[in-house]
Amino acid sequence: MDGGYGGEKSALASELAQVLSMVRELEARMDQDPLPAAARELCAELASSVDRSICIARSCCGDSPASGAGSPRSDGGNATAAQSKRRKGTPCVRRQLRAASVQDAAALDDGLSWRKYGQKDILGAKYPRAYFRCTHRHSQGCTATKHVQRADGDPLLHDVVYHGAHTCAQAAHPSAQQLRQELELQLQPGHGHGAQEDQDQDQDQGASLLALETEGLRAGLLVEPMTPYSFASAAAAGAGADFAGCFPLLSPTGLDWQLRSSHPAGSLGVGIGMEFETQFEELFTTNATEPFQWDLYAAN
DNA sequence: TACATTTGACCACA
DNA sequence: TGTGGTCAAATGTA
Repeated sequence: MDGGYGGEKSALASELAQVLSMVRELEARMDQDPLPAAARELCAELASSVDRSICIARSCCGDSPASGAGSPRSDGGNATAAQSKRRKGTPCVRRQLRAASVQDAAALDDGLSWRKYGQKDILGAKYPRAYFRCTHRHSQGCTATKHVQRADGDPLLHDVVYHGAHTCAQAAHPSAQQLRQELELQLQPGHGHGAQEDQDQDQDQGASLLALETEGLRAGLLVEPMTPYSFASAAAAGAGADFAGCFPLLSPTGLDWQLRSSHPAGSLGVGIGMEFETQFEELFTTNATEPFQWDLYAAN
């Protein structure tokens, strides 16, 4: 586990320093520019940088998705097979939600009305995946669906994948609106890593999103277009010289999250995509000897 | 009675 | 051909 990582650690430190710099810039922009566009753009860069950091750290620490505390599951290494089954042309947004308790697991409600239409045992996953669609699918032709699956390692952690945006009356709901905005943002050409390798195909927007995800899988780490969590406030981001040590993440679903880190040189927290959250959790919380310690937890 | 959930079967994709 | 996603009949519940 230890030793021989000088080069990678240096690269990791460099990447994380860049993250730090971006967060500081983000804070400055949030103070000056009321429009979220600039901040959003920076968030994408931030996610990209974090992604690279994770890749470096993983190669450094000897990544073994199925080893350790976690069992083979639909994320991590086995995610490639699972994710590749997604239907083409259907954009998706991923989230991970943690219930405060097992009893509250059923209350992972995003405020929208869903109807369960199926459940499936997923290869390598301990828990089945539940399939939901909008209650108003037939009455209003709303095609929004979501899949919910419990994480093997943490029964409180639920991986939620939203497909499509609500077009029904409840689309006016804040959660639905946010989801819609995220989908639209992700579907913008050039968003994320700019991978447009499948341009010769029927280049609809959903397909381009799929291309982004495929590229991430190829890199050995699921890199989905960032789910734009937002900082609770510029001040709360605490990205100045005195790191507060945690960032509140405002989930569009209404659940508040914080990603905390601790390090002798200071602490920081970042808003990262859902898959990144898992990566962080697995990577940093399972390597107690590493100088960084990360904790992702629900703030409410 | 209306609506939601369960579950086996079928379909699409890689 | 195996697996994930969806359908639809059966069943449960308020």
